[in-house]
Amino acid sequence: MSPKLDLLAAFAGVARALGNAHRLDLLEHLAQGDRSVEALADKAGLTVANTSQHLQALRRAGLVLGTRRGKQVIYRLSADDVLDLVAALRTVGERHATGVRRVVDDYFHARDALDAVSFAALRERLDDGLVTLIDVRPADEFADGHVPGAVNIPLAELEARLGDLPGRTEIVAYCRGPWCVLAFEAVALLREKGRSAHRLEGGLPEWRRAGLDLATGHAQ
Amino acid sequence: MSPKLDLLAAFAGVARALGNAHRLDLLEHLAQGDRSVEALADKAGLTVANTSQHLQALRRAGLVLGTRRGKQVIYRLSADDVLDLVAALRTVGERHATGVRRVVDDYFHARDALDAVSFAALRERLDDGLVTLIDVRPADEFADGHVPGAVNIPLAELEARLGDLPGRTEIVAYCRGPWCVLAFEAVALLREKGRSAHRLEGGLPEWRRAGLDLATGHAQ
DNA sequence: CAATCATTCAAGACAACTCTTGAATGTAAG
DNA sequence: CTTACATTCAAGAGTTGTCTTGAATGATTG
Repeated sequence: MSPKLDLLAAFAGVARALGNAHRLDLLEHLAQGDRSVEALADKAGLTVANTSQHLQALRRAGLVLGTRRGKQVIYRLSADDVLDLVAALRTVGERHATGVRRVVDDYFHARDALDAVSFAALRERLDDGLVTLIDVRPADEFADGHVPGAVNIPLAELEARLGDLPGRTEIVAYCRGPWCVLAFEAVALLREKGRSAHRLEGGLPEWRRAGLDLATGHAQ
Repeated sequence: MSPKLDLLAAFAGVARALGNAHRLDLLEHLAQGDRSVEALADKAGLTVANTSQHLQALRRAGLVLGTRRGKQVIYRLSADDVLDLVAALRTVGERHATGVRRVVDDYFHARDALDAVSFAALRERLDDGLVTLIDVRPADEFADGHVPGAVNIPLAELEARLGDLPGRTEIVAYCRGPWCVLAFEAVALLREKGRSAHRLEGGLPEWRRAGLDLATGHAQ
C-alpha cells in the first residue's frame, strides 16, 4: 500500500477504536480515574472478558495504557489529548440532528435541559453562595476527585436527600461529562420537585482538563 | 437500549465513519475545496461507485453535505469542526509509536523531516524574503485557494523546475495537510539536490482554519 | 423525447468486528 | 506448592463493513 494510505490507516485505526458505544463508555469511566478491569466491567455493565477485549482494542489504538499492580491490571488514559479527541467527536456529533438530538428529545423531553452553566459562571455564583453544587456520581468516583465545594449526592439517593439541600439556592448538578445521563436525570427530578436546577457544562474530566482545582476524599 | 448507550452509539457512529483510510483521504481532499463525486474518485484513486458509498457513509455521520448542481452532486465538509476532529485524531495517532512513527521511518527514512516550520515563523521569514514557499499540490487545488506568496510547483514537476527556484533562499513546502505525502517527498527531493528545505507545519486547510489570508487563481 | 452523463442503488463475495463460553496464564496468599 | 483470584486468550456464531459489478435514477442536451 502507499505510504499515504498507511498513515491514514493508522489514524483510521484510532477512529475505529472509538467506534463502539461501550468503548466510549469505558473511556468516560477511565476519565474519572484509573480503574481495574473488573471495576470497569462493573461500571459499564459488561462481562469481564468482554471488557478486557475492549480495553485491548483501546490499548492497541494507543488510547489507554494498562499496568499490572499485584494481581490486577490498572488501566488509565494514555494522555489528556484523548479527552480532547472525544470532546471533538462530541462537538461534531452534537451537530448531527438525526443522532444526538433525537435521543435527547426522546428520553428527556427537555430541550431546555440542554442549556448548561459554564465553569466560569459556576465559580462566580459558588463564591457568592448563590448556588448549591451537587456531584451526582457514585461515592467512589467522588472520592477519586471532585469539584471543590461540591456535595456528593449519588443520583440514586437524590430523592431521599432532597431535604439536605438548602431551600433557596439554585442547584447545579454535574457528573462524568457533558452528556452523562446522571446529571440530566438529576436536573429533571429536581425540576419536577419544584427546584431551580441546571446542568454544569462539563463533568469532572472537563473540569480537570481546564486546569481547575480538584478536591479528593469523602468530605461531605 | 439505555439512553446513555444511545447517545454514545451516535458518537461512535461518527467515529466509525472516520475509521477507514479512504474516507480520511476523501475528507482531506474535501478540505482543499468542494468537489464532485467523480473528481473525488479521481483524486482518491477509487471507482466512482465506491467513492459514492464512502461519501454516503460520511454524510450519514454528518461529516459532509452533498448538494446537487446540475447533473453533478457537489460534496463539502459540513463544518469547520470536522477539521478539528481530524486534527485531534492526528494528534492522538502521532503519539502511538507502532502506527505512525513506523510508517514515517520506513518510507521516508527521515526523522528530521518531521520538524516543520510554524505558520508564524513562515510569515516572518517570507516577509524578509528569506524563504521561497512552494505549494506542491496539483494546479487545480492551488487555483482553489493557496497561501499568499506561494509558488505552485506540483510535485511531479518539481525536479524539472528546480532551476526556477531562487538559489540562495531556504525552501518551505506545503500541500494538503500535516501528513500529506507530497510535501514530505518534495522536501526529500530538494535535500537530495542539496537545497535547504523544510515542510510547513500544516497544509492549506490548517492555514485557512487558523484564520489566515488566502489567495486564489492561477497566479504564478 | 431520445441520448448522454453523473450519481446512486442493489446484490454478492469476502473480511472484520462483537459477544459468549470455557480454558489458560500469571500473581498473591495460605 | 497448592489454592484462589484477576485477567487474558481462543474458538465459534452472528452481525456488520468493504469492494466489485451491473442496473436504475435524475438531470441536462440535442
